[in-house]
Amino acid sequence: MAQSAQQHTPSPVDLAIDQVAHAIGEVMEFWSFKPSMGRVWAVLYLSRAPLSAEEICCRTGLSSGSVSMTLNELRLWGVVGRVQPPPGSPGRRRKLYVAETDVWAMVTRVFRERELKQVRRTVQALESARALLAQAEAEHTDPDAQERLEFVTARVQRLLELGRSGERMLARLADTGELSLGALRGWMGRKR
Amino acid sequence: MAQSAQQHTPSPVDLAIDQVAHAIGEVMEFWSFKPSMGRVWAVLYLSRAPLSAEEICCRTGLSSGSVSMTLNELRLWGVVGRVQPPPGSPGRRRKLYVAETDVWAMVTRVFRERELKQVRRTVQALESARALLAQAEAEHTDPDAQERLEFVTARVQRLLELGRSGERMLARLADTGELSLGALRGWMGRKR
DNA sequence: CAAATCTTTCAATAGGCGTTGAAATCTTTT
DNA sequence: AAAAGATTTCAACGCCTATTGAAAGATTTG
Repeated sequence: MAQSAQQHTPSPVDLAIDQVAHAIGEVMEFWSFKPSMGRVWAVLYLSRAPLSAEEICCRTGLSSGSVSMTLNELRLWGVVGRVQPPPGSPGRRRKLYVAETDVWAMVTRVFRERELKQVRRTVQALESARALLAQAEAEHTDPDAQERLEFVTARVQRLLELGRSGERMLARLADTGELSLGALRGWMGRKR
Repeated sequence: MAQSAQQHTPSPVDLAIDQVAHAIGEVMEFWSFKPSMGRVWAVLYLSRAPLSAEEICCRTGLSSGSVSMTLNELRLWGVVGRVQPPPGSPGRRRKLYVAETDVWAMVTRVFRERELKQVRRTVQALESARALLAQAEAEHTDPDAQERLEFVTARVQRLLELGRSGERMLARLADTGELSLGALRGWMGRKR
């Protein structure tokens, strides 16, 4: 629970910060990141000066260990940076952190490195399944099984097309910032 | 483990179905749905004829209870439908299910009913925080605290704009199918 | 209306995952 | 180089949620 850096009673400002941190934490959770990542980033983003790990602890209420790991993760995503302690005040010797503010970069990076990977994995799985089916095509069985095989093949093919569409759309989104779901519009409208 | 409806040895087709079902299950999980939803939908989607709950059990390896709940959820999302048993073969008395295939409808619905709600919740939280700050503006304190308050207020304001942007973009995406992340491009480029 | 079949409900379980906290490691200061 | 300070690591914990399985509830058939 964010306390005033100085002392006891949480000032309205600290309360507000806490609220925002929680909200951002939930957003991050919704996007399948850890809530703590959102909290830490928010606290940094709402701080005028860079913060040390310890200060982040206090303000977020997270453990020191958690803050350390979370900061590293955030840095990995390019969402938080380290800064030199100002040479003017050399007193303390802690590492200081600041929030990156380029949302565009953050979003595209997530799309590229996470969503896109996920789609590719899926497409691969579908391709592997299709390969299995193609192989089965050779073995002749009763005509009913044959029909079933054809049906399943056709539908897997459809899923594959969908997956590839998604892949293209995501890639485009990540580097042009434009997205058109048009490809989905008529998709699967027809009989099979 | 999907077994041939007839008997023992899993045919290649069944194997392929199983693979696809798993892949789709993972996709759904990635989108914060239950994996079982993806599995069940996939099995239905890859079946020529409507399936009964029991058949879905066998093919997905899920328990009957799970299948029942999952089917209801899928129906709630409009992704699976019930069909009448064909009057020609009145033999069995089970309910039969089919997969809906309109991906466009599914996707926009999720955007509208889930993502959009999430953004709105966040925006509200941010507004509430801003209200807190505005209220604090009245109480005059030392000039440093005053400056801090201004800084925090400005940044919360930014987050709010971002949230509202997202809200608009999502809404537009959900009903036109077009999305332009342009609003983010220059966002937060400047000093505060 | 009773019997058989199918479906739903729900308390209990299992498994995954984020967080903790203290020990270990690394860094700076004197 | 020793001491103090700061950071990282990691096994253990607790929470949350998806899934189970059996019992209760529907529905259809004889």
